[in-house]
Amino acid sequence: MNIKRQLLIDTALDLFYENGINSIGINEILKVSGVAKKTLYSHFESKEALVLAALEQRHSIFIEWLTLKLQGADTDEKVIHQLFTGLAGWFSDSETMLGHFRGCFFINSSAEFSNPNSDVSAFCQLHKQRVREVIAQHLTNQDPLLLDAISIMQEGAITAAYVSGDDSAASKCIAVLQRL
Amino acid sequence: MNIKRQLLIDTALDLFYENGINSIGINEILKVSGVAKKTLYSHFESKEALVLAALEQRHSIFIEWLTLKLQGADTDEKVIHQLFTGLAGWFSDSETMLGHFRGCFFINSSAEFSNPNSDVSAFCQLHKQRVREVIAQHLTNQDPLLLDAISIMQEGAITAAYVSGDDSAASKCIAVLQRL
DNA sequence: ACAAAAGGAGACCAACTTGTCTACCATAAA
DNA sequence: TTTATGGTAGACAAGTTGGTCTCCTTTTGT
Repeated sequence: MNIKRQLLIDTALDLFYENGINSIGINEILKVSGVAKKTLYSHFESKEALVLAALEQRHSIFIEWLTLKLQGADTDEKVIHQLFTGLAGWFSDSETMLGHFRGCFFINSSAEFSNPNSDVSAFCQLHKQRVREVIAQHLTNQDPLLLDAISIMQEGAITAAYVSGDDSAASKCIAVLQRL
Repeated sequence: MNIKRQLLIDTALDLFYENGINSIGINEILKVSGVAKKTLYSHFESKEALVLAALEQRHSIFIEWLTLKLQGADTDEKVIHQLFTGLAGWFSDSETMLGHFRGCFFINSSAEFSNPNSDVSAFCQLHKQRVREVIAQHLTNQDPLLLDAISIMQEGAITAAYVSGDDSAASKCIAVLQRL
């Protein structure tokens, strides 16, 4: 992987996630990364291509993080506990792999890109599907209801933590899911 | 309420919700509404003021809609059923009060405005709190866990419906909540 | 050493952004 | 009729946007 290309993606991801894709222009990315505009366009054909690269990188990081969090979870109780404890850590900025919590980059990006047929929307949807699959792999109970519950509550917890500033969204989910 | 002011808010809300606040400039709002720029700035001191007015209007509509949906719900089972059936209708564009489903305007706006201290973020948080309170008013079970579960799942269902395109997010929530 | 590739600084471009202001028109009230 | 209020079309301004391009330097490969 080319060093300049990687630097651009890293910078773009940081800035896009922290501020919003439409709130950061490419000139800001150039300024922060120290890369020339010509170099940017030699690596990416457009801003959107850079956005997609940033989304892909974030996706990889998130799936890696999630996989680590669910490692060794051999009962459904452990899956739930490890997953939501991990999320709680993310919400409080203590998961260094994920950095400062600013909601979910994929939810945020879907909000900013209204066309459901766009590559961005499609990628965000794919990401959510993959997350669901990773969780499913660790569940022993084959009842789809449990996976649905976990999946939906995970999304709800992210929004509660970000929009409502709810510090205990994740632990509430644990309490609820233990009731099932 | 002044006719032109209302027209501007209506137009802004439609366009902002459908496309994103940062994707619609005031010139587009003027074009669609047929109002002059000077008139816009005589009623609103800035674009952000117009944004806040649009958020407030959406909030009023949503609370009114939710109140209607929960009318007559005198058991917790009914609350759950009526709430999530209403949401399902929204997700499939059949709730005319709410219009075309494009996720949650408040989640979307929070995504676009990254500063947690902004008036926009504060209003979105307030909205979520009010929604929670309306739901709470109808619940007879005083266990906070039920309210938490409903509240978080409602948020999760919105994201699942919008980002993941999950047509049955709302009915999944009903199934899960009936297990509690 | 030479050539090709990669990269830099930054000018240039057309379009767009938010907000201010001019000159004028229409309507309502006194 | 006159005055006050509300509104219109659109010019103006400074700045930003994403993208193209020129001239030059640095790095890499042969």
